[in-house]
Amino acid sequence: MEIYKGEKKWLYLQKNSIADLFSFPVEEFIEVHEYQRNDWIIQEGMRPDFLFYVLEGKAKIYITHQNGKVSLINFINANEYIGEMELLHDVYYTKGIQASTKTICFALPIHYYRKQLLEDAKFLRELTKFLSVKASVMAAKYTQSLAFPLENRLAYFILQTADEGIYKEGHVTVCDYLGVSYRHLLHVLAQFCDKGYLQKQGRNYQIKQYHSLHELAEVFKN
Amino acid sequence: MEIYKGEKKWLYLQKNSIADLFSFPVEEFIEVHEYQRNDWIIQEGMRPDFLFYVLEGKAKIYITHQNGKVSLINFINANEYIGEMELLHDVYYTKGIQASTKTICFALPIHYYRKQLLEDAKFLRELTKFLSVKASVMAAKYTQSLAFPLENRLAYFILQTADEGIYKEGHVTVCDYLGVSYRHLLHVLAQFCDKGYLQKQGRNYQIKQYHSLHELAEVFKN
DNA sequence: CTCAAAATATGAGATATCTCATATTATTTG
DNA sequence: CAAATAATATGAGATATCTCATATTTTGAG
Repeated sequence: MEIYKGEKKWLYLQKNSIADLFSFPVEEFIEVHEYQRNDWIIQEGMRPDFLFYVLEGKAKIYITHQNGKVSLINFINANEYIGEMELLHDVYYTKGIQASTKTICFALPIHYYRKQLLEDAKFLRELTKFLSVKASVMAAKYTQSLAFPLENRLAYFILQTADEGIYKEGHVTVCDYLGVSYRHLLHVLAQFCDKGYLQKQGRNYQIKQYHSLHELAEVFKN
Repeated sequence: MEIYKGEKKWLYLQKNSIADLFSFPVEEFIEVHEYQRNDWIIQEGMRPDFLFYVLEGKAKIYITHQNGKVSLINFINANEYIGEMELLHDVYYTKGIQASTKTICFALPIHYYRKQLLEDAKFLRELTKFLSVKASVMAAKYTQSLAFPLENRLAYFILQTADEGIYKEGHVTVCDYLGVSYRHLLHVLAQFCDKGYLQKQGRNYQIKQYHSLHELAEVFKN
């Protein structure tokens, strides 16, 4: 992890107008952090000292269950918050956050700014919108995971993440994300190939029948 | 649905200090609504005109999927908001909300108060806390539903809802809530009886071995 | 009070998903 | 660069869960 200083820091403070996020000055103690792929931004179970706001990059929220299973709860992208739960609640089980690409974020020391943040309507309004989307997305994922088999959820995921017709996500991550075993994921991928929806290319898969995948994914329309 | 007027309305406005919820006067247009068990407070797909704040009672959030399956997303209890998604977002697929006991709530016409609400730090702070808990609960339910079989989730649910050692929830509601088929729910309940954890009493079940249920539910500790 | 609708109940067979075992191939790190 | 670690891959058998069929009982509306 690198903390930007001087020139480099001011560059980010200017480029991303913090005036849209907070209505009080935060320049004094705000930091700009850079994390590399696979760095842990927050370790599971360890309360963070900062409220983060992601400027660039992509990260993953993980939780480990008592049976050892690991769930990838969701991805975090630019313009999203990290550590807001700890800002709002004194008692909270902290999830692990891992950068999945190089990730740059604002880091506000909670210690200094907590009180002001909780009285700032501009900040609260943004956070409220962020949280409402988060709650709504989680609710959708929850009910969909119970209502539809992997076939449908995987088709949707493939369409979402494929790049120029090529699906190339790592299986392990996808298992954690879709909440199924490695074995089963490979099984359904193999079915998709058998049916001609996909064609394997090394360790990637090329989409051959968009319409079939769309048909499977369609059940999530809302 | 009944809208309280005069005396009855003022009673509720006094008893539940709205001054804790909003920092501007809402007396003029706020209403107090009473819904009976099974009344729909909001119909699925129909944008509501009000932001609700539940004072008494209990309600259920439902969504219907394209395959006809119905999910009971969660319960709503006193001191929670309903319709906040529609307040925050112009475009949103509205879930159905059904009272499961007599339910009394404040109803603020969004049309009149939207702008003020979104600038009121007190209101936003409360809503933020509510939404953060909601997001967090949904995330937990999501990952738990994928990581553990019904056995564990049902044990937890029974312990949560049993009243003086007697579990008496309707099966249909529980299926929608836990996201399993009616058949499977009955199957696992029968297993619990076979193992001596529960004993059937008419259509209720008496808890016979708390420790066994606790053991199953323990995996959700956090 | 009556009838229709909803909820409860149970069986049998199908399918989705998991566990475990084992090999091979990448990737990371000292 | 080598060894350790993580990711990919596949088979076989177990289990969790679903679908459908059907019967009985309870509940709600008129």
